[in-house]
Amino acid sequence: PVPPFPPGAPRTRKKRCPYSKFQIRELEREFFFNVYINKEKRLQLSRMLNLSDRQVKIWFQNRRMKEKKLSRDRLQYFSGN
Amino acid sequence: RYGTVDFGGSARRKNATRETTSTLKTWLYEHRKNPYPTKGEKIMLAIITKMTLTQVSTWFANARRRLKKENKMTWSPKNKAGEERKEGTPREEDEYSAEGEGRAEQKSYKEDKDLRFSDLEE
DNA sequence: GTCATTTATCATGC
DNA sequence: GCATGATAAATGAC
Repeated sequence: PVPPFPPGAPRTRKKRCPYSKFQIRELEREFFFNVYINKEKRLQLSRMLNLSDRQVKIWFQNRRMKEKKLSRDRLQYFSGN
Repeated sequence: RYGTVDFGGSARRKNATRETTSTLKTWLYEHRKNPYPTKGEKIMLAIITKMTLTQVSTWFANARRRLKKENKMTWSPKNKAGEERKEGTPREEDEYSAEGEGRAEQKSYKEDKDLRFSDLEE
């Protein structure tokens, strides 16, 4: 996560910055086609949205977890399980 | 307009009842040395408090962050079960300080007053 | 890869 | 007006 030169290895955790509507829309669009994104499209998408490859990769991971949670919530919405 | 983060289904959030917070706070206090409930423990707490597993996890995450932020609670980072700390950690007499044998008077959270099953939203 | 977790925001209740 | 629950980025274990 430390971009260029880590002098002493002060790995500063990247500050969380919410993505813009445009970025979200493009990411969601690609997510609709593939829940899993290729490396090519990932690079391509990251350049288009001014995000790092890692950010796009992590976004898809979190997005899949979100989808799973939505499914669970919908299931337990009725039966008391 | 600011696109609300994501209101697709969550919608209105409801505050937990005093019983719920009391139960969770008690568990958190009794396990202040390792305030990370296992999945099984979370399920148990979820059943007791009539919450979902996600809600219990969220509650603990928020509680830990909040207490840590206010220096109200300290625990060993990454303390798996079975690890006993014996090093001379500086005695910080915080309200929730996790001293090993420090027998603090158990301040029972007795906020039992209302007992209503208003968990079913809608 | 999943998944629990942390961190900062967001949104709502009161 | 803050306290509090829920969500969105980001990390790390495995």
